Amino acid sequence: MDRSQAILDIRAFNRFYTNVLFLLDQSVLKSGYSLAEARVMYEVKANGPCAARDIMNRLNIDEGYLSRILNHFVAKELVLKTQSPTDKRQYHLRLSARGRRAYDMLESLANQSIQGLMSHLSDQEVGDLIRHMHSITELLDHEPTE
Amino acid sequence: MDRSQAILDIRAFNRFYTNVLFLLDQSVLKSGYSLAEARVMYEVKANGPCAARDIMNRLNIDEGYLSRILNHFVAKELVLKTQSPTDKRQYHLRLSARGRRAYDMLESLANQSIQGLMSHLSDQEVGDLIRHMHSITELLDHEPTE
DNA sequence: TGATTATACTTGACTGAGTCAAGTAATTGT
DNA sequence: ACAATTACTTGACTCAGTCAAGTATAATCA
Repeated sequence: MDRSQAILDIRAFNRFYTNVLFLLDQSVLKSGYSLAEARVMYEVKANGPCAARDIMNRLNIDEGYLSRILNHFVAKELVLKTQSPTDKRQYHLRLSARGRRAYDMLESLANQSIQGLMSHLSDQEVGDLIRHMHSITELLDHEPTE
Repeated sequence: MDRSQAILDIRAFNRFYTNVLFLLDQSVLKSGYSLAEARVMYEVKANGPCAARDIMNRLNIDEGYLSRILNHFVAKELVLKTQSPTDKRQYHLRLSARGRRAYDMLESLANQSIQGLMSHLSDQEVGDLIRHMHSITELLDHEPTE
């Protein structure tokens, strides 16, 4: 079986899609938050009141780095941090009202850039695009190695 | 037209594919070269004897950063640099034999990691995967904005 | 021609993301 | 109670990448 052409094709797609992702990231970066910060904010938003440890387990991020990002958010009053009564080593993290606004802004920037990506596509084409994406995900998303 | 679900789907795919690219990059990074270095080496290899300026135009890379990467390669004897006789501001860059070996090694690492990606797919599935990738590229790869 | 402007590359100084390891305090297990 | 583990913090650091000034050469044009 000759997969060498497949390798070239996949690498070409990877180069192409790296550029797509890069462009989309640029728009989010304009918000003033780094990608790491945006991811952390998303996790705090999504996982309700949670501990730093929970975020660490989801994201692939250094413990110290995360600690600094969170405390930076606390200083900017985007995240509220209260010591857990049941385990005083941990803190409950959640977005403040201001944090939710910041998150919504990030969310909206991300959505806008995706919309831009689709702007020259018909509804039919958008449907096709998403079906192709689903198919790729299904093909490549196998379990951690059995 | 409701594109809000499409936005969510595309973002989900982006998160997924970011991870795929991250994993593939890891294997190349194990070579000891940074991604920037690998890209520069590729350009020197691909564009025969060329000037730093040519690489700058292809890659999106800082002039000073590129200069350092190239001189680092020269110091490691991976790249040969000779002053252009027709324009003494420029230098002709090309890979040395050692540089070609380093490049082949990088190339082989990249190919291996792609093979790993395909390892659990049938030939049929690999064909499908590539068709989906082509389709996505065609849908999204429009001219710079008319 | 000679003066100005532009180009190719270099270099030093810097920023900021991310890493590492040691330290503190609280918890768990024996 | 004591040892080992866990959650978070902090300081010191590395390294990728940026910025701007500097040098040498080439192109432009009055």
